[in-house]
This record gives sequence, C-alpha cells and structure tokens, in this order.
Amino acid sequence: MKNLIEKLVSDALAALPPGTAGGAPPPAPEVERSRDTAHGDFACSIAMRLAKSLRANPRALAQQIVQALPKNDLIEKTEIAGPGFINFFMTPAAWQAELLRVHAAGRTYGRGMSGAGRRAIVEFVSANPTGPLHVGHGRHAAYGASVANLLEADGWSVHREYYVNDAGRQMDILAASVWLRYLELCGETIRFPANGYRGEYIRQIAAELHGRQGDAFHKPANAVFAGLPLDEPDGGDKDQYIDALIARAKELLDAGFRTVFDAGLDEILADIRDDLEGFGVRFDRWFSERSLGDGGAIGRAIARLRAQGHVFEKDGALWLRATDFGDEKDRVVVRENGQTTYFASDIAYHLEKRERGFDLLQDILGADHHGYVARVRAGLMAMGEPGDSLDVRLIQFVSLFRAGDKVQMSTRSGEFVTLRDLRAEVGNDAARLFYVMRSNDQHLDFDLELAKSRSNDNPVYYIQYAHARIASVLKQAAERGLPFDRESGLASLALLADPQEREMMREITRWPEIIQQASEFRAPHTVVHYLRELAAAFHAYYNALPFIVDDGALRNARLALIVAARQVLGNALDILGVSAPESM
RNA sequence: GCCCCGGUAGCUCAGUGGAUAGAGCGGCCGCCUCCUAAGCGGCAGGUCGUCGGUUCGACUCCGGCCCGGGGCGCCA
Repeated sequence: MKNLIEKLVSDALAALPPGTAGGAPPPAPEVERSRDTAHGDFACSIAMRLAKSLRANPRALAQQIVQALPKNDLIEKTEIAGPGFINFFMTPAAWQAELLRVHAAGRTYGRGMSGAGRRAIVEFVSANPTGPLHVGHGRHAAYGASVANLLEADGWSVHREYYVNDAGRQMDILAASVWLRYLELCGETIRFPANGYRGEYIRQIAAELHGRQGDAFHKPANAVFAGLPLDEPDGGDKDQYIDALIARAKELLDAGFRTVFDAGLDEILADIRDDLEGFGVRFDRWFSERSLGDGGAIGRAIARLRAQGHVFEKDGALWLRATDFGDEKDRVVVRENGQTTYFASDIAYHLEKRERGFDLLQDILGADHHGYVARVRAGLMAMGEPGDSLDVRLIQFVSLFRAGDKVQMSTRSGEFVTLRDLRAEVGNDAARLFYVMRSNDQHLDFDLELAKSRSNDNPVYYIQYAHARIASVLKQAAERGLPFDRESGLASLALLADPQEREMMREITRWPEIIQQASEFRAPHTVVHYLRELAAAFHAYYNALPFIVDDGALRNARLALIVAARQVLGNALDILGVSAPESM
C-alpha cells in the first residue's frame, strides 16, 4: 500500500517539467504512515526536501506534485498541510483490497523483494566448542535466526552457517582438560591446571572416552608433569604452564592426542547442535575451521594478497597492509614461526564465502569483536572483494535478573548459566521473544520472573493470547452453527466501518512495511513492537464489538478481519521462531 | 590515549531530518448476565546526558564535554 503511494509520487515527479522538480533524479519518495489520523493515512515530505535544492516554496511544490499525481481510485483525497506535507487519505476500498490480499497470500503475505535474486550467508553463534552454550549465545541464536528469516522474507536467498572453531589453542586446552580427567579415571592423581576447563561436562566426556577406549591413553602422572614450568598457584604463568602441558600431551600421546581432542569436540558440538535444534535454530552447514587449511583456502587467500601486492615482510613475518583499507594498523598474516594467524583464517573464511557466490556476508558477532570488523573488511578489499559485501551486526551483552537481582554469571557459581537451563526454566517462546525484544546494540536485561509469569505483564502471553483468542472465536462460531464463511466475509468487507475496524485494517496492512524495514535494518525488535501493537488493536476490537452477530454478512466480514489478523500474527511470530497457539 | 555501543516518563525501552516525542510495566480511577479479565477504557508522569553548530525544521546530522558498558595482541 505504501509502495503504491511511493509509486504515484515518483510518477508525479517524473511527469513534472524539468524546471520544477524534474531534472536531477528525485530522492526516495519518503512516504510514511501518518501518526495522526487527522493527517490522513500516509504522508509524504518530498516537497520540503526538494524545496531546498530547487529554491522553491515547499507548499507550491507540493501543489505541483499533487496536480501531477496519476489518478487512482484507491485515494480518496490528498491535502497539503503544515510546512508542505502531502497527506493521502485512502478510500475504504483500498483497505478492503489489501485485506483480500492477506487472505489470498496467506503465509506469504508481507513478503518483499528487496533481496530478490541475491544470496546471503548469515553466520551466527559460532561459539567455540569448548563447553555448553550459555545465555549470551542464546541471544546470538535468537537474533541471528530472526535476521535470517527476515532477509528470506524480504526476497533474499539465505544460507545459515555456524563456524566451528575446531582448531587452535582453546581446543587444545579442552583436549588437555579431558585427558587429565581421563587420567584420574585411570587412577592417577593429578593437579588440575589453573587455565583448564573445569566444568562437570569435561568429566563426563572423559568417562565416555574411558568407557570406550579403556586405558589406551594412560600415561603415568610423573611422566606427564615432569619438568613443566610452574602453574599460577605456585607463582608461575598459567598460560605458559598450559601450553607446556599441551606440548607434553601431544608428545606422549602422539596420534592419540587427536582422538582425545575429537572426543571432546564431537561431544560438545553434538550438545550444542541439540540445544540449538531444541531452540528452533537450524543451520544449513557447520563449517569447520580446520577445513580452511585442509581445503587450501588459507593458501588461496594469502596468494591473493600477494598477487594484489598488499603484503610486506617485517621481523620475519608476513603482514597485510591493512591501513591501506581503513584499518587502524597493519596485521600479521603469517607469523615469524611460519604459522598462519587467526586473522588469516578469518579472511580465508570470508574469501571462501565469496567464492561460494554469496553477495551478502552477514556476520553476527559479540560486541567484544568490534575491532575485528575493520580488519576483515580490509582483508576482503585487499583480496579484491567488495568491502561492503560484509555486514556485521554486534550483539551487546545479556544480564539475567531474578527477582530484581542480577544473577552472577561465573562458571563457578551454582546459578545456571547455560542456554539449556534457561530454556527449561522460561520456555522457548519466552526466550526467543525476550532475546530479540531489544535492539541488538542495547544491553539486554533478561528478567526471568517476567519471562515466566503468566500475566499480562508478559508480552509473550499478550501476543500469543491475541492469536489464541481469534482461534477461540472461530471455534465458538462453529459450535453455534455459524461457521466462518470466507466468501461471504470477503464480499462484505464494506460493512467494516467502526473506528476499531479501521484501526485493525491499518495495523494488519503495515506488515509488509515492517518486514521491509526490519530486514533492511536487521532489526527483529521492530517485529516485536509491531506484534504488540497489532495484538493491542485486536484486544481493543474484541472488547468493543461482538463478532458472532446474527447478521451473517456482518459476522463473516468481522471474522474475515480477525482471520486476517490471525494470519499476520502467525506470520510475524514465525519470523521470530515463536509459536502461535490455537488455545491457551 | 584511540575505537565501538548506550544515556529519552519512577523502571525497562521504541522512535528511516519532519507536524503536538511514544509503548509496556509501576501509580491512581473505572469495566465481566456478554465470543477466554492471560483482556479493555481513562488520568498523572519529559529541559530527549550536557554545551555549541548545520538546517525552513534536530531525539535524529556534525563537533566538544560528562556518565555507564565493551574493545584495542605475531591470543583464540
């Protein structure tokens, strides 16, 4: 509907003679919903914008535009108001036509075309598989999944991906931690390193490994610890200590280290997969970091950098001249010891995404990764890829509140911190909605009591209740022998003239605009706000007028209206991964 | 020191340069003989952190400052 107005305004501008508003290509028509119904249904501020460059009187310009508007019988009238707004008043037929569209399109109502013909890869969560997901990852999962759904709803072809950090030091530490717990099961007495992973799940992994493999990886404790530097509690450095311990493990176990390593990786990754699956978050691919090296992507990335002449050698290392591409400092790609850096893997991964043919590389990262953005973009550009193909959204932190008190999130504390526990406590629906209720660059205070409460304070229930209430009305109607007759209802929409009914039509028909905007700004919280407003319009309507009336035409028209509302509520909830219950 | 995010009603937060800045919660006053009161209606509540600038017009854009959070490795 908004598109229609924008089209009409664009046509009007194109029709105007060059001296007035013609000539330079006009800016976007800037049509928006009027806030105040006294200002009509839609408002356009283009005349005021153009007035500046044209040195014309905005109201006079608005008058010219209005006169050049193509005739359209869905527009009742236009007005020029205030400093130069053009206000559009739609005919009842315009709203009715849009309702017909809702019924005809069903699940696809609201879908846009902004991304048509383009492919996006959304990478999110990508938590290191060193332990179960915690509540912070939950926000990444909910946000990333919703953004992916939004892009898809706006025409993009979307691929969802989890980058598995299955290489690197953190994973070596995990493997060493598992091995030490395993040695305990073999009867050895060990001192657990300060920097090791202490979680109970490590013991479980060790137990399974021991159950499967017996004492195959047993080494005596004195052979393991002999000659190692001091650990932190003894006045040493915990990083040096753990690195020495890892080196020793690799030396003693040889190929067996990989077996222990994979036991930890596989177990934890399976847990993460299962958790996300249970949360309604699915991925098309779990991309292995190791495969970058194996598949030659890192080599290709470095070759590209060399070919483009953007690298130099200094202190025995190979550097990317990232400062040529907007980064604040140059970055090492190959270390002095010949190993490639993590940064090399990052740009190789992003190059690989481009090689797979994605137009938009959509990354969802923690706010603590913000320094990474300029770096990776610089890398892409240095490899000859467009820097603006990368779009990164940063997620601020989550704080849990229970009964007004902040829940401390240390791994040591007995308080739960895992996503799985959160889901068990508040349910998937509340978790999914609460996680995306706030803008991603706003810190999130997650109120556990509120999320659990079965009251009108809780937006989850408020919204779902609207959906269930509509289903209940339809059920009631059928039970009274007056089932909804869609054909009759759609033929009688002209009977819907009450203020609440007009408000319902205005709200329902905003959905395509919400998708477009929420998708463009990667802002699923907009959908939550919209859902609340649509639900509010429905609850007000419900209280104001009866639906199941004797007059069949009126009854079916009203039912057609609330069925359209149910459709849009369902479509919007679906984007957020929240269920739309038939009864509550 | 440099970079990123935030500062809007008592609280939690919306607000693509446009008209009189909004919502939910909390507070106060009302509404079930009626399709689910998990609901609805009304009232009160604001120097949009602060000081300048750009503009016909600034919560929105630019600069300075103040406050809160995060980040700045040949770590991962």
